[in-house]
Amino acid sequence: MFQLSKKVEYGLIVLRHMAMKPRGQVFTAKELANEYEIPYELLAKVLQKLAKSGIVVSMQGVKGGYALGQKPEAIIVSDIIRVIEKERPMLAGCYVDGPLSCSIFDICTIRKPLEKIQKNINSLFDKMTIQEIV
Amino acid sequence: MFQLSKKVEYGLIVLRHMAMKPRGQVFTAKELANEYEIPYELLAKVLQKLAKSGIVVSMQGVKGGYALGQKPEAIIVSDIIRVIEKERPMLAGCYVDGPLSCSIFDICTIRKPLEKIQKNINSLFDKMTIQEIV
DNA sequence: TAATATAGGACTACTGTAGTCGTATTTATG
DNA sequence: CATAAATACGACTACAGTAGTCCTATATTA
Repeated sequence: MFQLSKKVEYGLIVLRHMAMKPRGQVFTAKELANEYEIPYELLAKVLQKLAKSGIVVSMQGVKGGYALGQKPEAIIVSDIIRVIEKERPMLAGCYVDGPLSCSIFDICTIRKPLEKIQKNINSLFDKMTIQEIV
Repeated sequence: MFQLSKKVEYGLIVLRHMAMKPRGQVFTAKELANEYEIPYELLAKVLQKLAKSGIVVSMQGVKGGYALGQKPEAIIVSDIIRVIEKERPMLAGCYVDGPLSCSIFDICTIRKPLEKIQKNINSLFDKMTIQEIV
């Protein structure tokens, strides 16, 4: 429980890889998947999501691939997670899906107190950039 | 993803409940389950785990039930989680189950950087006690 | 036109979680 | 001492989310 998904891990790994090479260099999903022994199709989808959000830029066709879309120090870990998972890492389901998602929302006594921890966690992911995992 | 389990939520809710009442007061799993609309059998198991670890004390038989085993300010949230889930909240599976649990452990480049965030999260849960969610 | 790359939807398999059920044991009390 | 009410606990089921696969379409270079 309480773990980042494999998709997020794969995303972080390849973004870091790109960040370590000269700016603008292009990588194919295939070579990245080989390098890190990541299932190709899965990584491809991750890269497509990162591309849609501009974290990487994609080029189709022969000689295509992906390159970083921003400077490593501008790529925030919490953005990466949100792009890949469509949500921040949340301690409780009700933080994500609201009152209707929890049968005891009204009488829950721990939602507010846990928000303190939630905020702190948010700030950890907000502060870390790809630059810092190079 | 990245959420505390319902069991942990239920555990926190009832421990807080107990902490708000006079020291030594005894509560049955049934009344706690009713009060917070928690499935009785599930809550019972949570309480049994908390009892085994001494966070609560249990008394069998008629007029039995559970009472807090320690002062609210001595009951640490991270201990509650560990007792109920048998592990801390971990960002990555390999932090829990070691190298053999991850096919790319050796070539993973993000394990160490993420440990910084992991440590910060640990400390958040280590610092919060039941006293603070009353 | 062929080869190579991204784009993306549909599908399967697996795992973990939430919740249920059944039964044994303990203990207060009439 | 019998009964009722409580904890103790293992086995089981149902469901949801994740990881991973497959297939086809589209773009681009040579």
